[in-house]
Amino acid sequence: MADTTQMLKGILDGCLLAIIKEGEIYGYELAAKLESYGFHSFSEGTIYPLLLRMQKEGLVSTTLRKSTAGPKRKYYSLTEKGEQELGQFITRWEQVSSSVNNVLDKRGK
Amino acid sequence: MADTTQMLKGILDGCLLAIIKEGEIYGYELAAKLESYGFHSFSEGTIYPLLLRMQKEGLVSTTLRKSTAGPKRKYYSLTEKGEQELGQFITRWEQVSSSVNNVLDKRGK
DNA sequence: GGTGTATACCTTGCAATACAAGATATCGAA
DNA sequence: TTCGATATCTTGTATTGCAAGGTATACACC
Repeated sequence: MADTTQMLKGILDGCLLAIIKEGEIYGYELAAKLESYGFHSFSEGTIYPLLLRMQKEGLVSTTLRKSTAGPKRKYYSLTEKGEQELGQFITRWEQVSSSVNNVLDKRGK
Repeated sequence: MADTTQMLKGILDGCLLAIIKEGEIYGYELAAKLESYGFHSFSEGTIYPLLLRMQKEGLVSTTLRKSTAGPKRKYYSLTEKGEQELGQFITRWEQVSSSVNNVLDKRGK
C-alpha cells in the first residue's frame, strides 16, 4: 500500500470513457492524455486490456486508420451504451468521493 | 461494473484510519459510522479482514472491552505508523481525485 | 540493403482487495 | 431454554491494475 494502484480500480475505466467522449482517440494517445490530466503515466498493459474489455461490452466502437509513422491506429469512440455507462460512473464517483471527503474533513484537516 | 465495489479499493482502508483517528472505536460500530458519512452499508466480510490486516501491519492497536450486550468488543486506536499511513493516503487521494475531476470537468459536465 | 528508433498494439500471469456466505460466541429478554 | 441482537472471524470468489514480454509498421540514416 504505497502507490495509487489500488485506488485506481474502478476509476480508470470511467476516465477513459470521459476522454473518449471528447473525441475519437487511439490507445497510445490516451496514455499521454491521462498524464496531462494529472495521472502518473500508465503502462500499456493497463490501457489496452481495458479498452478491449470496453469494446467487448459494447461501450466503445473502433475504426482502424493508417498512421503517419508506425502501424495502424485503432481509434475509439463512445457508443450510446458507453454514454450511459459514463453517466452512471459519474454518479458513483460523486457519491463515493463526497463520502470520502466527508470522512477526511471531519478529521480536522 | 454496476456498483461501487471496485471503486472502493484502496480507499476504504484510508477511511477507516481517518475514523479511528477521531477516537477509539470497534468494528461493529465502524460499519454504522461509515454509513453516516454517506457510504452504503458494508458487510462484515469487508471490514473485519481489513482491520485485521491493518493490525498486522502495525497501523492500529487493539484492546478488548466488555460489552453491555454481547461478546467483547475489540477497540481500535491509531498507532504512530497508522498516522503516517493516513497522511500518505490523504496525499494519494488528493492527487487521484483531483485528476479524476480534471477529466470529468473537461467533459463539460 | 540493412540497422536502429519511435510508433502502435496485444497477451500472459501476478497481486491486491472488496465482498458474499457461513461459522462462532455472548448476553438479555421472552 | 429459546430467540434475537450484538460482535467477531474465516473461506473462497471476482475484478482489475500492472509488469514483462512479444509483434509489427514506418521512417531516417549509413
